[in-house]
Formats: sequence, C-alpha cells, structure tokens
Amino acid sequence: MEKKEEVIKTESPMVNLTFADQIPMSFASSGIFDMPCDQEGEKGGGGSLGFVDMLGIQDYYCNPSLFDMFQTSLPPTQQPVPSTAVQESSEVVNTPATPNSLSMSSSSAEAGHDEKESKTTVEEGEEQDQAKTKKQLKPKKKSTKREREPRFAFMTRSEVDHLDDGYRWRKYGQKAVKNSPFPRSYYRCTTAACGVKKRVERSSDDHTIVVTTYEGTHTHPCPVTPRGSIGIMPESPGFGGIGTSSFVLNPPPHHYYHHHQQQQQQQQQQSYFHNPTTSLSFSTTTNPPFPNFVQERPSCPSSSSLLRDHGLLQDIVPSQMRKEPKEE
DNA sequence: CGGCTTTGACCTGCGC
DNA sequence: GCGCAGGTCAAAGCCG
Repeated sequence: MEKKEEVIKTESPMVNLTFADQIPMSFASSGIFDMPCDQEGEKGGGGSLGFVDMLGIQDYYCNPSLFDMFQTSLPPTQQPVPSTAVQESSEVVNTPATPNSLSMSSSSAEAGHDEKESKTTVEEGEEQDQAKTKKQLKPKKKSTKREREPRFAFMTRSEVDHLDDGYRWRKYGQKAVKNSPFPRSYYRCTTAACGVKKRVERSSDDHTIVVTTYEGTHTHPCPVTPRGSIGIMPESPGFGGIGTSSFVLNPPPHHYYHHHQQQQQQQQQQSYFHNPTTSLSFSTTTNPPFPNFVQERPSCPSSSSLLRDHGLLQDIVPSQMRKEPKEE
C-alpha cells in the first residue's frame, strides 16, 4: 500500500468535499443522517439530521470545527451548513428543514443513531474518574440526563477514513456497525481538557463516503496551525472567534498519516477502492454546482493566506458575526 | 520511551 | 428482565 502521505504532502493538499448534490439523491434522501427528533436535546436529542443545502456556498475549505460555529451562532433558519454537514446539535434539532434543505426525512440510520453518547466535557472529566472504578464493578449512576455536546456530522467522499482536520486525535475505540461492513472508529482530541470526540465511519450505502461526526467544541486552537486559524477560538464561542471563514480539511500530520493510513489500509482488507489512489482529493461529480468548492489548502498554514480565503462564508454569515482572523 | 492503535471486555440505554 | 447495539475503557502491543 502506497502511502498517501506522499501525495498529500507533495501535491496541494486538496480536499474536495462531497456535497449533497454529489451524493446520489437516493442516498441523500435515504435518511441516512436522519434521526428522530427528540425533545430539546434530551436523550436522543441528537435530533434530526439532514442534508442542508448549501446553495451559494463555495470556496470553502472545510473545517468541521466551523460546523460548530455555524450551529452555535446562527439561528436555525439560516444555518448555512455545507450540504454534507449534518447537524446534530440539540439546539437545532427541532428546527424544521430550512427551505433550502435537501432532505430531512426521519428514518434512522448510521451516523445518527447515537442518541446516548454525549456528555459534556465537564461531566466527562468526572466520569473519567468514575470510569476508573466503574470498570471493576461500580456502575456509576447518573440520574441526571446527559447533556449533549453539539454534534456535527458531515460526509466526505474520501478514501481515507480519518480525515485530518488539523487537530490531533487519539483513537480510543472501534466498533462494528450494524448493517454496515465497515467499523466505526472513535477518536478523542488528544489535547488535555478538550473533550471533543469524533466518530468516523463509512456509509454502508456508499462506501466511498466517510461520515465524520464531531461532538463537542475544541477548547483550544488547532494544534497544527499555530494560529489556530481554523479552529474554534476558545475565547469566543461561535463565530465571534472565527479565525477564518474557511472550512479546512487539513492534510494530516505526516506521522499520523503515515502510521495511521498504513494500518488502516491493512485492516480494511476489503478494498472498497479498486484503485486506492494516493490523493486526498475526493471525487467530485462533473459539473459541480459549487465549482470552487474544492480548494487548495496550504498545509496547515502558518501564513495568512488561508485567512484571506473567506469563500462565501461572508455571504452566509452576518457581517457582525464575522471577525477578521486574529493573531495568536 | 512516549504516543498511538488494537481489541476484548464492560457499561449503558433502549426496545421488546 | 433480557438482549441488542452503541459507546468507552484499558491492557497490550506497535512504531518512530
């Protein structure tokens, strides 16, 4: 298996997100991201998921972190989430599909089934302690309902399961997913005190689609980007702290990719990719409606080039919510 | 040696 | 209450 690392590093680390329009409608409408709305983020409050139309959105890097900002900053009715982004935030679960929504049906499926897992990072801290004991015998009982961290799921057509987003993740689990030949991997942000988690799995419908679900908000800048330019600015939740209006899928830290991908490819012996290319360029359909959506991203920019790339976020984010990237 | 992955076991919530 | 499925833990092992 060739390492994709090569290409990623030598070519422009380009990531083409797959948007709903690039996803077979059958898929998009299959409810693959849908989950029943529960009440106000209560249990199962993951809420409805769906494809959000992203008409007019282009020129974005894709930084999943931004999804958090989207969802925390914009009224549900104007949450401009790339169509592959799937809201899971309880804050918006009950929001009916916006006029632009492609699909908000309500069947259940992968990527949306996790109704029970989220905990606040705070809780998690405590639970961590308890967990230590729990293993032995003591099932800690939390009578209180868990609160959900904001979650975002988005799909990416990629050969790589674990798309790097600039943050460092540590895998802490992997589970077989029902009705899917592909396992789901669980990652946790390696930064101490940052309880952000993410799940990565492949769509059982379309094996080329990677479903990444983020849970929680980073409390620190992107470790790979000194400026934290693409991460959530800890000091200002929501858009206030946006370092850039770009979405970014970072090229992975080389060591990570090297190691990770090799192993991963080994494990996923079933080659759902006939020709595992070595590029992180995800397929796009011809005549994509978002011609410029695909964009190069300088590897974890230390320059300000990235920051200047506002793409159309400017169009969808109220100006007062935008803020020029700030220096770290 | 530190950081990370792997993996089986355990825990939890939910539906029946 | 039971079984299932998802989520998490943590020991063991791997790798640079």
